[in-house]
Amino acid sequence: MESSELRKAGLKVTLPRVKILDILENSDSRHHSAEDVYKALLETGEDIGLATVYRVLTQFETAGLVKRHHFEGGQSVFELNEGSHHDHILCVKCGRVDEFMDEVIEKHQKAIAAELGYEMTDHCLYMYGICSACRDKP
Amino acid sequence: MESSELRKAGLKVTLPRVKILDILENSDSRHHSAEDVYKALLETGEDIGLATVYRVLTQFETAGLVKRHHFEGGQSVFELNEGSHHDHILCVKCGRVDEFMDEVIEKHQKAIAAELGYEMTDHCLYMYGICSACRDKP
DNA sequence: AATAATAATGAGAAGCTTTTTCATCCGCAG
DNA sequence: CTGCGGATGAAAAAGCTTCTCATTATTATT
Repeated sequence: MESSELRKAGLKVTLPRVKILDILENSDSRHHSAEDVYKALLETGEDIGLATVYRVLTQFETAGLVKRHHFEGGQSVFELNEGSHHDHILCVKCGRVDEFMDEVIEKHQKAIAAELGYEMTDHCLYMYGICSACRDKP
Repeated sequence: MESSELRKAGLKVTLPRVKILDILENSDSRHHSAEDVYKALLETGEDIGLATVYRVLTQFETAGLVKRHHFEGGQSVFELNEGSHHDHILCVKCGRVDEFMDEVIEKHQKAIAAELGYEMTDHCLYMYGICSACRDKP
């Protein structure tokens, strides 16, 4: 139930927050721009403003419910934070996104950060390419 | 000499392009936002518009003279493309940027892309943290 | 249940970064 | 030197995101 997750995160249970969390949880794609979420809300007949969508997504991010990504293209992309870290590879033709995790890469990253004197707070690895489906068609 | 680099890149040798390339090459920091470049131009007394700075930087990117990065914070950051790939670690307090390269990470990335069926076109790894200098002060 | 205090929302304006438009200007080939 | 085509500057426009503020909804408390 969405309301308990919201309460756990210290957020009041309001209709916009419940609906937005619902879209993030019950949607085939895991990665959404604010615009995507806004359009999805309109489709379900909810009259929620774009400003509220941004506000709520930012609150979710602060509360740790959601992760924000900065893929190429300028706009932020949001994804439910299911706890486990992973990285992303994106198709530059169709926008497909795949996720992966590699222990060796993670370990090397930690070592490099330490070596350079940084206390790491976050890290992300983005790969861009052409997926097999797009390579098959002209 | 800047003019020959520009000609080699198929670009006309104009004052704005020469000046901007000069700033990118002869500056203590390697990473510049468009705004940074614009301000640096103003300081040297050049009256070059911000629109031109963006235009020129984009042309440089297309010509392969420059790499564009999307660090957190919204604005694009440009860096001379000296040929060799490297990744970045940034201090979230002071903005310091360090560069590094790790063969093992690179190799694993290639392998993962292939495994997932992608023909890789680009990849970038950003780490964020607090540098040692910032950790020493409150 | 009703109430009061407080926080959340919607609509539009505003803020930033980046791109586009268009009249003018400049680099370069002839 | 001259003329063409590309390049430039200024301002407007475009895209994404945040802010403002009056209104509304939520929650803890009667």
